Amino acid sequence: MKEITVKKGTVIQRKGDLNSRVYHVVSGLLRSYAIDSKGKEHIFMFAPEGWVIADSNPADVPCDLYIDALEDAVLKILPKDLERERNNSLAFIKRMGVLQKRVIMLMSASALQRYEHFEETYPDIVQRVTQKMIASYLGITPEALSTVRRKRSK
Amino acid sequence: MKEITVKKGTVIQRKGDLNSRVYHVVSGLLRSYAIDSKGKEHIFMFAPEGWVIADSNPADVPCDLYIDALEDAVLKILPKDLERERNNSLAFIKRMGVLQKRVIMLMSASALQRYEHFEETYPDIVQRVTQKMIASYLGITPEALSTVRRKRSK
DNA sequence: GTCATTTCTTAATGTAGATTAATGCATGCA
DNA sequence: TGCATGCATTAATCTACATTAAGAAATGAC
Repeated sequence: MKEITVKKGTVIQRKGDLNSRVYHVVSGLLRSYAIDSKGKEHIFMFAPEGWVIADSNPADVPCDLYIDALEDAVLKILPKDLERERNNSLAFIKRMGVLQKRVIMLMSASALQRYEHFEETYPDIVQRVTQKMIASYLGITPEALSTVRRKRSK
Repeated sequence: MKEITVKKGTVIQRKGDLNSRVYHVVSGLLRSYAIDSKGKEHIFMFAPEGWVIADSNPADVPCDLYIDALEDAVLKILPKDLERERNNSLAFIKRMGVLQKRVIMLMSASALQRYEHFEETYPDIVQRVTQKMIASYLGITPEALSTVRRKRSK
């Protein structure tokens, strides 16, 4: 199994890619994100140590997501057609659960509730990323997140 | 492999259940949905013929989703711990892709854009469910959907 | 067939969060 | 070390969608 090292800021997958892979994060921090028609970034998922990150489209469909490193990282790479290995790992099952909760939260919860759920889902990430990144993950602006945090701390 | 018939309206899985299963829809139409703290329903996913539907939490975590039949249906049941069978099916991979796009749309698209994406994702479902159901899937109220449709038809 | 219930639509009003703009702080780089 | 660029915060204004309310149409129960 291949293992690679990537520097902070390196983009390891782009929208439209077909040779997409599944990355197991050994150390460091990655994120996946989409860029909308107005050029705005929306963080889809964070992946710290022990998580897996990937575009979920079938192997013959171009990726929708970019993936890059928010910190220097060490990764194990799985080609995407190794579905068996990919799908049976505990990390993968965990990722599915996070994704499901994410949809539910986006549909039914306020910005404050989503922020608090984010803190539970990624307890060790909160201090490692900027407010801007967190806002992008929550689906709100940094300004709105700032307001949420101010109100909560009272 | 077990195969069962369910009548329209039957709830086959509830929030909190631990014996959750993966359902392959042979015929008919199912949906999964969450109920928030205010008692409001939010449709998570539809599953017409050929789709699979399930709660994505690990086997030892209680379900978040209800699943019921919107039409009389025939289902094949997989116990959830058969991860291999569950995860390698084409239907499962397709479902993952839909889920990913769903998060992206919820974060970056307007109600109109989400409605049009829904029509692409579920072309044959649009006529089979009520506006109320579609609104619930899109994360807006039926009133807002009505307005979106009126504006678009001009 | 008719009554009750739910669905769909329209319109008025309300609100969470977006946008814009301005200011003070970091951070990285020559 | 100084400068530039990006980040975080606050406040004023704007807007997409929620809420509420009411009536018309469709659906279902008996």
